[in-house]
Amino acid sequence: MTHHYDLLDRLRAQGHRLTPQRDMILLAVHDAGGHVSAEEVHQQVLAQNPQVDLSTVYRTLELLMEMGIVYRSDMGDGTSRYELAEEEMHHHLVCRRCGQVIDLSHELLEPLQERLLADHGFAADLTHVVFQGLCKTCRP
Amino acid sequence: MTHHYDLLDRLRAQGHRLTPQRDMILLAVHDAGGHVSAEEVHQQVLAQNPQVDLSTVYRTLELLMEMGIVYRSDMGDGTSRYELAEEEMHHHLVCRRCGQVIDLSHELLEPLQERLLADHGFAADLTHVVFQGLCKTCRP
DNA sequence: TTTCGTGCAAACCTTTTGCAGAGTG
DNA sequence: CACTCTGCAAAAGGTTTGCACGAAA
Repeated sequence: MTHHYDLLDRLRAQGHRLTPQRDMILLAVHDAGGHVSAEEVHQQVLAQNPQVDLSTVYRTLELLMEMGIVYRSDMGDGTSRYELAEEEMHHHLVCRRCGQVIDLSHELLEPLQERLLADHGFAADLTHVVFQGLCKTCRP
Repeated sequence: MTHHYDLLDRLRAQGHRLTPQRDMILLAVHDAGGHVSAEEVHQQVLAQNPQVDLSTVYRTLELLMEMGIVYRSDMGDGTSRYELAEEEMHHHLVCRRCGQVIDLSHELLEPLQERLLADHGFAADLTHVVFQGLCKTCRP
């Protein structure tokens, strides 16, 4: 697993400044280990420095997205979720009733990806796919 | 194709009142044929009756969702889209470069749907799936 | 007549933006 | 020192809610 220091180096390498806020925000996303909201990242950061503003979190997450360091996925609950791009590619099943999020290995989508390519010549971006539905316990 | 009158009957059958607003809103969703925003429904309704409020549109769409008459899907652009639940399933491949839209048969998604159910007990709503990617001609 | 539904206005929630001052390179 | 980044406050969407009036059954 990559340390977040290495990622911070990529910031500097691309001419961006390395600030304590960016350090804390990236570390928070790193430690969270998947699908965190901007608000959750903010709470995590506030524990260290109560001055950091939510807008800084948003601006930093956007920068990290542009650099390909984090992904954003929409879970359909009105808030965006962020996670490190370097983590193993996986997808999400979101229960529309209880909101539970189930991680899905990429392996299950590979046959589909191949058929889209074979049948339609279409290279689908199956990076972080989200499927809505009903989980085992919420299903009638 | 079901007429929206039949759907209005279901409203009454479940003890809800049949108002002109609900009639117009359901008809607007019916005629739109998929992927309409609340705002678009509202505009459509305003053409007939300029008094109808956006909140009425939201409240009605929520009611129709609870009754299973419409689906809501989050297209990731910050607005929810609504469509009649009864419409035929049609999936789309959208090229992120040229914008071309390729129709996708549901058949291709069925194996995936079955595996999600078998492996995770998850009943995915694969009603109107949209995959982003690169089409044959835009692919390097 | 009794309830439910509507219009209006305001609140809410997440995300974005303008700006002046602080901090990085 | 020059320029970026930050905190603050306010704005900007989309969506929800409280309330009193109006309409459906």
